[in-house]
Amino acid sequence: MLSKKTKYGLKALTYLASIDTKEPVQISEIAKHENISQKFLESILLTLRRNGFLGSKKGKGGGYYLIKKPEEIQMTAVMRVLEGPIAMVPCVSLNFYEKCDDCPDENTCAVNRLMLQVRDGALKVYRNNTLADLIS
Amino acid sequence: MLSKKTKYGLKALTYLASIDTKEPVQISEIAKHENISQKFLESILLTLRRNGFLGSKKGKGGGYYLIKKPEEIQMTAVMRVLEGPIAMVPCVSLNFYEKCDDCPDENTCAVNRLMLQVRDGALKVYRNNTLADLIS
DNA sequence: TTAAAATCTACAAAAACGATAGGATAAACT
DNA sequence: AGTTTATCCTATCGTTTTTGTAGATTTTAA
Repeated sequence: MLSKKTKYGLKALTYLASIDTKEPVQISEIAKHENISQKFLESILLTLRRNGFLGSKKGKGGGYYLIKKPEEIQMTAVMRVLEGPIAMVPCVSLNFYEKCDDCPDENTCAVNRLMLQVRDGALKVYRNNTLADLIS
Repeated sequence: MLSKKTKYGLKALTYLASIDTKEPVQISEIAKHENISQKFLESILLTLRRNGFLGSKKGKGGGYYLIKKPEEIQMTAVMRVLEGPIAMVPCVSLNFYEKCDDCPDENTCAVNRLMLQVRDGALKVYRNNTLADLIS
């Protein structure tokens, strides 16, 4: 199940992308427009900023804005930051690999084999979509 | 993230499939061979039986056995029983559809659009794999 | 009748999730 | 300078989900 954090983060990003201006947009505006708890959205936008997707400006007239162009923001990167690993098990993860402690051999593991295919399917989709593709 | 329930369930199914005999296999044997907590595995096998994947026999010499042939057990069915919906959001789920309460319009929702593709990718994999494919 | 096995119910610890509270900090405007 | 506006930061908290555990019950074979 997709976490609300990811869902809200994606919605916030697409909202920012759908606005032409590079002017900062306030959290309250995004929260209201997308029906998101403002305080919760705060922390999400913060992690998006810390991970290089958003810039921010404090004080009056402040807010958040996209740093890159929507066409340059890949879903793989967004999903990894918001949702974590794309793979459903760590033993098939590219960026978060971990060996299963209960599994003696990955090469003969049925779960590994199946989840490898699922991961490839998801990767294909995420690599094929940028933020720009989600708003058109 | 794949739940341990699903992971263990898949391992149990593949273990049963890898054994030629139609004789019942004890929970303890499966648990030991796959490094799974026996009590936890009990409840998993129970749900697999209640959903038509396994048969069981009580008493001495009892245990669990596959009801169908491995080639006839599709991963879509297994995943839906163990893990739940294949879709990451209910609004793109085929078998567990639910409308998002916060989203005014699915047709213009970025999350919907993206997760629809992810669901299709996962479905493609699950439909293309039976239990037999996981053990070969 | 005894032992072995699944079945069932209930509960419990731990982790993750979805927020909320309240102050700190910075910028703009008066 | 001071006030307002907005992000930034840390901590906390209630609920749900996950991951089991405990113990009694039922069924079957020998």
